Amino acid sequence: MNVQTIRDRSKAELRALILTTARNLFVHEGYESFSLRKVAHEIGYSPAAIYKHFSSKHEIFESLTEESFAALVQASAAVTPAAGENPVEVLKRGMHAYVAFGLANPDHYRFAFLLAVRKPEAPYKPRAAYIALRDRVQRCIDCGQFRPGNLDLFSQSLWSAVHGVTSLLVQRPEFPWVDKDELIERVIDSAVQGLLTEKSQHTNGGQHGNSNFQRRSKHKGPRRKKAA
Amino acid sequence: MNVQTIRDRSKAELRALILTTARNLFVHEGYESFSLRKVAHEIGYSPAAIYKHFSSKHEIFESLTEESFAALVQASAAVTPAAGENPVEVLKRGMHAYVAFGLANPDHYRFAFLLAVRKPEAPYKPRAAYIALRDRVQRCIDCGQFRPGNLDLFSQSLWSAVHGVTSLLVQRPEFPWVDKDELIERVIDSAVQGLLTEKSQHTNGGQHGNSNFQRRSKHKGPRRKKAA
Amino acid sequence: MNVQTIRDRSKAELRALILTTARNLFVHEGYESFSLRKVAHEIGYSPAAIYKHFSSKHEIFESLTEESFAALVQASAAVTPAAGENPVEVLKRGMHAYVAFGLANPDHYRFAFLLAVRKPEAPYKPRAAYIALRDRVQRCIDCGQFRPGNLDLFSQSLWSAVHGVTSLLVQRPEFPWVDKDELIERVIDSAVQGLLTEKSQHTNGGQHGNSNFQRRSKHKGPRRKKAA
Amino acid sequence: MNVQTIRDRSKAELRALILTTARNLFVHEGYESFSLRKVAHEIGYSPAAIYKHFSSKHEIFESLTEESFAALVQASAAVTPAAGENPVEVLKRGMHAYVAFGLANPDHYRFAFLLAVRKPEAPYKPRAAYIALRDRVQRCIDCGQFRPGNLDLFSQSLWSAVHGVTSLLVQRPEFPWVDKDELIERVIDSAVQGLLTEKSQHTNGGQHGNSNFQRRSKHKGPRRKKAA
DNA sequence: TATGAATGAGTCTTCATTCAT
DNA sequence: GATGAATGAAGACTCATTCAT
Repeated sequence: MNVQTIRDRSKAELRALILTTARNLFVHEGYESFSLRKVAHEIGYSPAAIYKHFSSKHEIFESLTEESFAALVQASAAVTPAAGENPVEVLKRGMHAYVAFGLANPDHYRFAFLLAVRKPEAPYKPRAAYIALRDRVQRCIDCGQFRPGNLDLFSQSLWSAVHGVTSLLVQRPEFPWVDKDELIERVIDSAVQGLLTEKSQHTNGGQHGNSNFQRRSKHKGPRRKKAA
Repeated sequence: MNVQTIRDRSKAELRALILTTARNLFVHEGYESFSLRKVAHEIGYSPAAIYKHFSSKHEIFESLTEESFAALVQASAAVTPAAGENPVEVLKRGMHAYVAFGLANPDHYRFAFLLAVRKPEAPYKPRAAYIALRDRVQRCIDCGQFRPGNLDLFSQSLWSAVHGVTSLLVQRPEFPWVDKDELIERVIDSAVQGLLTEKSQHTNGGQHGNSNFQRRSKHKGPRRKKAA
Repeated sequence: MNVQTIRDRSKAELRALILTTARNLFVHEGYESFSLRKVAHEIGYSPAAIYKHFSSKHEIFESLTEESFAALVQASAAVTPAAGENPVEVLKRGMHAYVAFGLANPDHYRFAFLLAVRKPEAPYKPRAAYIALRDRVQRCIDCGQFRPGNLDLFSQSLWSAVHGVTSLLVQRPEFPWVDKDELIERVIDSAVQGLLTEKSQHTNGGQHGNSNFQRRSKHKGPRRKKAA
Repeated sequence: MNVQTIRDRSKAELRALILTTARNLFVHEGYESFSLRKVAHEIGYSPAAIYKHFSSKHEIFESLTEESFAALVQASAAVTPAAGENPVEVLKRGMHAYVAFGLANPDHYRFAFLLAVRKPEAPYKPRAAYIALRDRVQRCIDCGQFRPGNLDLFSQSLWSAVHGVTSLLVQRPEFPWVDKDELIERVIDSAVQGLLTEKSQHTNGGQHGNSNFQRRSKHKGPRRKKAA
């Protein structure tokens, strides 16, 4: 925006600036407003200057998608189990982190899952985001709290749940949602509980009230505030 | 495409043809390919001809969105309970119908939920699609199979589940999904089961195997074929 | 405007309606707004209907110009000398009538003199409007009140005067003009007085105050009101 | 026209070329022919090239009008009184300069006074052209050669006269005019003479033959040639 | 008589991209 | 490393006009 102050950057900084500006235009002014000229104008460079950093408009778009996936994956992976922590708890924490990231970075989420135009020949990217989840599901099966069953079936059902609530909240902010944290918790609890052995349901199940996670959320406000 | 054969249609047919062609272009070639000129060329008319039927590009887009919502709502509402049918079963059938519609009409689903450019001032449309679901949830609470609780919280958690699995499957067809029907069933079962009273879990619970719905789906192939 | 009431006219009436509407659009919404489609829409007919009455857009334009010239000529010619009236007075009355017509019918005046795109091959039209003036000048020379001299030189100088004040007032209504009637009178008096013999100046001269015309205008308001 | 020769100009030259070409099209082929595409084609550039110099069609139009007014004002103001010159003579010379400019630059005159689409909100431009005239009239009143009277009434009556003859000659070149210089002189003399005191009429009056201006014009041909 | 459907040409304008400087 | 100039292609949209009905 402030043209003069923006100049004099290192190459990498300019590249990042282009991406940020492009993302903003894309997300806040719609698909049609995403033009190289506008990006260039916004950052105070000539349109031609952009070609020093990206070879085409398409490449910018791809970089944006990639960046968004990377951010999502990183947020998901950032959840690390405490020593001796219940694997089901770890899993749930990861799922919450996933949703929280989507809500906190709706632009990233949109790019990663909603905007991307699928070109069949394009390499499949979302897998990395899915892998972290799958690993945690594996541990839940290994320790006997999840019923034995198809690992991918379980993982994908959980992914469906978190993606569903995230994308609805991101994509339809004007809908009269109930309290977002309650909703997210309900969705995750149901999805996870459905995979537990009968026995585990009494120690981890959502509505039965004795999961650490649920208890925590009842007593601590901060997270709710953040996500709202 | 076959220009000469396509001509000679009634006004209504041409209008429908325009919409269909536009939807195709929009969904399969991306936002940028949705131009009046391309639509016109595709159907063998001059660009100006389109203005006999729609007053602007925007109007076409709106018609498409509206049409898609209408179709989705209708598909959802089409599930009618058999005499004496278990409300939970009815609910699940509705959820399956929702997902099935999305998979069978991915373009409609994309228009209704994924593409839509949100204009804050636009009237909120998806609500109708949500209402049918909510009514059925109400009945499940009324008959005592669902725990008592926030009606909208329950409904929205179920909507999240079906939307999640639908949109992932629609939006990421190239991902190595497990069997789609199993996945859908798993997602729906978990989401519903999480709302049941403890007692009901033994008669309606997904993995415990005695729900009518599950049995049906195990024995009858057609639906699976349709959704695949 | 009121489509239904406008229909059901005779052919001549419709033709006139087209012209009136076209003139209005032309003058009040600018050159660019003069399109057959808008005219058609305005009068509640289809664009094609206009071709039953005019063979082209150009023909409408020509008809408008012709009509305007005819009206101007008629207004000019309508001034008839009273028995024994001073020819100079008649001349002045004619000049006033000319200006008054222009101010009362600015659209006509614009069409007749300002808008018309000159096509060299077009027959010259304004001459008729000039002839009436010229005849009256001839009489002023004949009776000895005008100096002897080039009839056309005199006539054209008078025409210049009335055209000048008319077109400025019509074309620049927002300019801070002095009282319009005073201005018109000043212009006409000067132009006429410049052609009088020295002797006549004392009986007809504007500022010397004894012309019938000036006296009339001092005592009667209506004309001023009309022209203002 | 000669595409290759026209290229290789400086930015300012190209801008001027665009304006000139646009003015020509506008004036000689009518309002409708004034399109960016035609201008571009005429000068051998692509339509898009014009947007380097003007941001819209409207801006070109405004530049043209402004340029024309500026030229007219400048031509008018260029008349400077010789030491001790009779103010009435100065005034008349100014009026002649005004008309001469109009005849020598009919396109400018058309733009300044005939074409201009009046937008009520637009700032009023012609005033500057009027001010020079008004100042000179003031001097004629001050030195007692003009009767005392309304300064603006006098000035506007003179403006009407020069505008009248200029616009008729410019707008109707095909009319069988008498000798243009004689006509112009007749118009100006009459208009000025009408404002003189009785006494001054014998030294400044047009037809009485002893004004410097008139004498000059009788003996010197060049100006006549130029204006014809 | 009037019109609905259609079109081809043309409107302004924006864009991604190139290339000499 | 950046840009100014330029362009070809395409965008949405309007228009005058035709013609079968």
